[in-house]
Amino acid sequence: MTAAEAIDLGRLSAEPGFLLRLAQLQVYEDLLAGLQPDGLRPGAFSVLYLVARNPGARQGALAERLTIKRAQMTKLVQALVARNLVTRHVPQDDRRGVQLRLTDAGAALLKAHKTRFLAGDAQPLPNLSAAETRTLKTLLAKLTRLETARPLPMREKETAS
Amino acid sequence: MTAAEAIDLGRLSAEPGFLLRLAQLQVYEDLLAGLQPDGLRPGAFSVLYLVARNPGARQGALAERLTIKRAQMTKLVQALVARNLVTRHVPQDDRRGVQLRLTDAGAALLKAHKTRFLAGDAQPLPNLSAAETRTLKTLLAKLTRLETARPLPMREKETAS
DNA sequence: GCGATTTTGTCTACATGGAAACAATCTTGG
DNA sequence: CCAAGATTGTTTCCATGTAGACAAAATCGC
Repeated sequence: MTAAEAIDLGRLSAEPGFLLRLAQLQVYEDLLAGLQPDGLRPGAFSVLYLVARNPGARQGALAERLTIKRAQMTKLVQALVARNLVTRHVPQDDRRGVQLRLTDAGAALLKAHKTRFLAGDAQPLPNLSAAETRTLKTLLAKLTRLETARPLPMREKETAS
Repeated sequence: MTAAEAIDLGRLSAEPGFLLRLAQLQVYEDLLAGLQPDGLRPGAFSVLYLVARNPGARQGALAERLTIKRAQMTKLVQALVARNLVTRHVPQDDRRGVQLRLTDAGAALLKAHKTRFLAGDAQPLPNLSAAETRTLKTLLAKLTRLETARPLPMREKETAS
């Protein structure tokens, strides 16, 4: 192990892209450590979760919100339909789109895996204090222009960008 | 676009994994925006950079330090050798390992692309102030237990972990 | 020394994700 | 109406990354 630690990273250790990659790998490592053979992966979980909160939403809109490509969403949805976790419905007023809804099995599986994928809001990250974790999340949200789930964040028309 | 923004993210917007994924995509988006057809991708660049700073290091050690799998490192090195950017050398005292060195072409290409991949240390991230960027990077380094390139960080034997 | 284990790099599948072309549907301009 | 363009989802192909078996070489235990 010492051979690797002797490698000089140089300015790479201060690169945001490199730091973010390391951080993401570490966070996901803990998450993916104990995956059941029924295997609900993060992507599939997030789709189930959003479908539950937004029943009837079109899959393209979900894809855009999750920042995944529509092609990838197609694959995810096909897998979820094959496992009878969601149903597809083509609305009459626009037969291009596809609306998604949870099946009972999908709702049950979502509930069963919620605690695994949604760490408590106050759960501190490894090596960080609770305050540092909060600061980090706030900065990441600001960087990505994501509306943080604040305790009443003014429902005004944010003329973003 | 408004269709996607109407999607309620729920607690997903406070998930470290989701935030880190969004942040990484955003940072890499800027980076990958204008890639030459000669195409030096981030992975290949980081290998070149580390080989330059650590001439003669074994490729497995580089892989471990970059947190990529040895199999992946094999592919990267093969591509770099095929482009005549690095040379492989099997040391006499341990003929399992492979030492890497830059060719002149590799050194030239590295120099040409350095500014693209290594943003200035003080370069603030989008939507963040310089101070916020510094805080974010410090927290990410602490989270990943990465030794930050500080202005003289005590060369003691850190009994890490 | 010599067999068993470990280390190092490679190879072969396989999974994941992106790019671009495509078909179906809707919208727009005349 | 209807042809041209835009939107939505799908498909195909390719790049990237992982998992596990494997071969060569070193090390360890006796």
